[in-house]
Amino acid sequence: MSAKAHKNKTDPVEPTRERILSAAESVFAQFGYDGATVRRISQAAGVPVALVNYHFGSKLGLYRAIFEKRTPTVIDKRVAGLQMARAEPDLDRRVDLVVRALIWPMFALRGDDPSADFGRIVTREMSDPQAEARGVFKEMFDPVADMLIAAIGECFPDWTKAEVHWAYHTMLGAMTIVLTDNGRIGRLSDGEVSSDRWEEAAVHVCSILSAGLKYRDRSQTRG
Amino acid sequence: MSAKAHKNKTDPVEPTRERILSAAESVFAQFGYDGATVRRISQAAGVPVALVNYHFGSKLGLYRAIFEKRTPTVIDKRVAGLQMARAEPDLDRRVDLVVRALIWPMFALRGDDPSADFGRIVTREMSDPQAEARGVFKEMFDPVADMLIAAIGECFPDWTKAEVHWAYHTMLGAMTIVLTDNGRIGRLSDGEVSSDRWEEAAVHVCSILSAGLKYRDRSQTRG
DNA sequence: AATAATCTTGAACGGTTGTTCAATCCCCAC
DNA sequence: GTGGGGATTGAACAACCGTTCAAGATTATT
Repeated sequence: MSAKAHKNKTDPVEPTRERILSAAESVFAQFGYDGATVRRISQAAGVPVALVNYHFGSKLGLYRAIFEKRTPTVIDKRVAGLQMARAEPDLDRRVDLVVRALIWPMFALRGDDPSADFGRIVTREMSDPQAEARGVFKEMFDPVADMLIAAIGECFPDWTKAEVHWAYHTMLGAMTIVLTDNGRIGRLSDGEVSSDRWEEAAVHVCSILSAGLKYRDRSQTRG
Repeated sequence: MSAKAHKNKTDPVEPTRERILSAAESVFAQFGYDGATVRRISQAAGVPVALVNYHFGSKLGLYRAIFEKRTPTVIDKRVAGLQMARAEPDLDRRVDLVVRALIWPMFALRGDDPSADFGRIVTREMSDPQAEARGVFKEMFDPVADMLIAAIGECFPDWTKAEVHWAYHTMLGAMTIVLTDNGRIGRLSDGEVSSDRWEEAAVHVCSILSAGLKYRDRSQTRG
């Protein structure tokens, strides 16, 4: 009787599975894995509770499905960014490209609004010890993290392993706080700046990180 | 019959309230606000469930009590660090001191082990939209954040407001990821570096951030 | 020693959690 | 049209949630 009544196989009007998936993305981002309830997700999607378990098996299955949907985009962009960086012979400029390869693919999630939630889910997962038990984050993001760390090492051949790794995590942390922000940045600046304008944020953060790597004082870390 | 039987008012062997408080700190850090259950906390403290609500009124009351116990130490150290920075006439050196004033008081929590958990609770609170509803973080940390942002502005009088604020949040993010880490940093570096050795981490992160602020390329952010 | 105040206890409260199940619906191939 | 298989539904499950309560144990005050 409704619009969805005459759906077909190739392009259903609003496939239920997809509706649940994007509702879950929003609810998980807002309430976290434990705070989010299957009932609230199903309600947001406008479907009965049982459908969630029918389509995704379990709450964890639904959670994993979100990552399986979103991560490839981010990973691919990062790999592409790193290839571009490797092609740059000038080491100074290459640093800028490596920083960009880390930051931009994640910030770009804020571009299309529904997937802005995924950024928050990822940062929540990073700060959750229980994430290890879920296993999702590790298996999806560790490989590309290794690539990024290697790329930093190639930019600074004389750095110690500790210097390279701490540089990566410093960058990662700076990126994280923009993704994770929920209004505090705007509040503290009286609305002057906002994490919603992600391109502006990226320019600021990248400029600081690039200079930080290039001009850091290594006298205490050279080892 | 146990040791706690002959407790007195001045120094009880292990005051129940305090036992609950530190058990809660550990459980909240491990499972987050929603994931932590009052029953698990009481079990970790070795007391019946009802005692939690008797001493703290509610789960939220217990949560707030943790912040009321720990924050003053951090805030006081930061304020002291900022006073020291203001006394430094050389602007380059003053930057280093401001960065230290932000980073060290939080990292120092890792010094005495039980309160290492508090660092994770704080970073969890930062990435949780529901934190606003609890109100704890905002009311306790925003004032000193304003002071830190002002101190950065004084180091770089010609910077725009956006440059100052993004600088602060970049620093904050870098700090956050060390506090929030639960083994990933060690895993990615094959155990070479660890967030447990917080002084080493602080030196690396501070050196990058200091250089980042001093030597950033402002051509795209000058506005 | 007797009374009052505080702390501790185990059991219970109503409500919510993730998940399951049998019954129903809809669409497509025959 | 007539089966049949996937999609959907509402109700039910046991387990657990935060909180409350009346009763008992302990400590403090008179």
